[in-house]
Amino acid sequence: MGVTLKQLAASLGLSPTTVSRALNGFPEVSAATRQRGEEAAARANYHPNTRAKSLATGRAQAIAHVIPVSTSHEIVNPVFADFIAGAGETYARQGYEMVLRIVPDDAEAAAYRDLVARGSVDGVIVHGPRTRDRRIALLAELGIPFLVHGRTSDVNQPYSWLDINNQRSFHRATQFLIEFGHTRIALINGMAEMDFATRRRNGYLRALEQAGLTPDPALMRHAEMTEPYGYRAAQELVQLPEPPTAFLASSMIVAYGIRRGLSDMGLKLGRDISVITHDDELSYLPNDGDVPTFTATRSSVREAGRRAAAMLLQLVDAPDSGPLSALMETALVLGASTGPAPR
Amino acid sequence: MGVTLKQLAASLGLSPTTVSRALNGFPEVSAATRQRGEEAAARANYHPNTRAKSLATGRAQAIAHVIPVSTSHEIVNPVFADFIAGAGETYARQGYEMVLRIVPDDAEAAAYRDLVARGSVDGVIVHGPRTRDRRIALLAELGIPFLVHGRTSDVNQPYSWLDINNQRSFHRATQFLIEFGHTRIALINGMAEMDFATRRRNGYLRALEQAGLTPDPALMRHAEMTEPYGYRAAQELVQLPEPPTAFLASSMIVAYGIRRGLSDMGLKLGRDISVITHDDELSYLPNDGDVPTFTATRSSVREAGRRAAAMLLQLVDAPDSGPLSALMETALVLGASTGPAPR
DNA sequence: CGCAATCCCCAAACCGCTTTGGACAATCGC
DNA sequence: GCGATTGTCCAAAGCGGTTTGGGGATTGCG
Repeated sequence: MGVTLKQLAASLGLSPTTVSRALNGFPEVSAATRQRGEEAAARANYHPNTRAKSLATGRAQAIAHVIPVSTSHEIVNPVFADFIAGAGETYARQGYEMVLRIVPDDAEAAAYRDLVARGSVDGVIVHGPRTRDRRIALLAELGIPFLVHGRTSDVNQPYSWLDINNQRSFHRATQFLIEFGHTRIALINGMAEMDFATRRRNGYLRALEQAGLTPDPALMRHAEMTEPYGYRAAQELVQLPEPPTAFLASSMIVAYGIRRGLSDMGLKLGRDISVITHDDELSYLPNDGDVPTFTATRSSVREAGRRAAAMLLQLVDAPDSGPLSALMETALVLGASTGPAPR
Repeated sequence: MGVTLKQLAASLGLSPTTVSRALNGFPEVSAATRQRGEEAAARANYHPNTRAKSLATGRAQAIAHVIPVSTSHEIVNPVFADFIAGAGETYARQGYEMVLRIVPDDAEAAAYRDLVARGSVDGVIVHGPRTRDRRIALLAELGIPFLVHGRTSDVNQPYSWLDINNQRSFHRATQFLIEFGHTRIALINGMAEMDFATRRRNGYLRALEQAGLTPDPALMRHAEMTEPYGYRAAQELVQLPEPPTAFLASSMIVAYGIRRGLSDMGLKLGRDISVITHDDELSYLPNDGDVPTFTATRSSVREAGRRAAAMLLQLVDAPDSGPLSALMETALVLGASTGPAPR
């Protein structure tokens, strides 16, 4: 256990009040006393007990990240790791703690209520929003500052969020493929109930429509984003009577699967068939270099984590600074996986 | 903010003492009062304030996971996500909170000292141990219960850990390849300073030695486990004058890279060249099915998380239950990526 | 019926910090 | 020179729980 304020004060012949003020930069202590206090604190490796401090101040100095795990799929989305690393940087800088809750989706409401009732955190970040997500209404009702990583579509009340421009990204990517002469473009998307998947599909559909192309339901898939999912999708679609000449993938992992599926069929990316993927810039799946392997809609999810955390902390400091939102644009980076449609 | 104990007690016309006891199962309250208390608590959604409770009891009811991020590489190991999901299950069941710290490796010592001095947690889980890891000595000195996910090699004091049998896994995998006639086997390992990498290499070397084969330094690589790393390693090694006929990969991500590198060279896995990888059973990189794509040394890192958390909690409850350790064996599962050495 | 034991319950102290409301000197203004 | 500021410091009251040390009302027993 560490030194307590009382002990530290006693060792200096001062009252806890004075030492507390000295360390917290209040004006009513003399410069000499302040310095003495600071030196003693450093020497004793004194750090105020978090729980006592936050009990006294009413602020937990902690933010919760609630990560839903679908009870049916049990898949932990790998982008969380990088997002959280980004958020962690911000918290560290501002003296906040990060608490993590992994909750099965049938226990989410209870988890939020519990978190708020216990007062364990000052704010929460909501991960993996669905198209219709009841968590926003719940959190608003509970009256705790929160920020959504992503958005949801059917909520009428305002809320704070940070998202990438999914619709525009996929709209541009689709347009790009169309300009290359592709007319049959497959969309290998995330689970249908996820909000990002909906927006991406909308962007894709709109680009097709604007080009006068009719979308083919057989070319659109929704599922959890695993490597084998991409593999199977590629293999099956390529064997259609009228196969696609290009693929749009919702994540690098899926893109890997697609590439494997295609190359197993003897198709070469960028020549026989084109692939564009969304790239979250996960640190262990880099897609850079002079010519990235994949043409991609790129946006750093780690940077998103940093910014989301900063926004939430501002919200915690000043809840009336109102709903905050940030829409990050993605870059469409050209890689080796796209080319003109073969004829 | 939630209801306080005082308010709840007042609403029942009882003292806080009595209600506290009723809810915590102490014997000195009548059955009727206890029930009244419990019902009222449920109705009011009362949850004791975490900070107040732990201040009073001296227990934080929280565990920290400290995740080192190398300042030079900035890579967040993706296995953390699944490990943490497993640990989270255990914590949820036992009423513990999980706090996460992402720390640059030059700030680790400070992070641990801070954590302990503030008394924010009852125990910590150490991730990513290196071959020589000073953190073990530091934590022992700080006197906080801790458990290492993995092991370290140069520490003489006992400590608690949970690890997979890396050495035996790679020993068996290498043996298996040798029995298939492979004599030139490449090892595409993780970073040299990581303890798991050392152990895997040892297993590999011993198997070679036992078979009377001399290891070739040109066939052994160490680096951060990314996909492009596997890709480059495969491409370069295959072009050696005496190329390997088999690869041992330290993770699925690396194995994906290797496969891509090989198939770009026109080599087919399992026929022209063999690959065995370690498989952590990450949820989004499944390697199962009737015939898994990769022959692999398999062990669920999620299950490891569950068990590690349970062990640490036991250590927290009874610090004298002594250093605990668990060595999980891996399964060598046969997939489609291995076959007899071509001649 | 009287006294002790048993049941239930409560007041108050405490965990380690912050913060309010002074107290006491030294300094200032006139 | 004297009252009013100003500058420093401290005692005490919380924050929301748990826990110690009783205390009053029942019950049990002789």
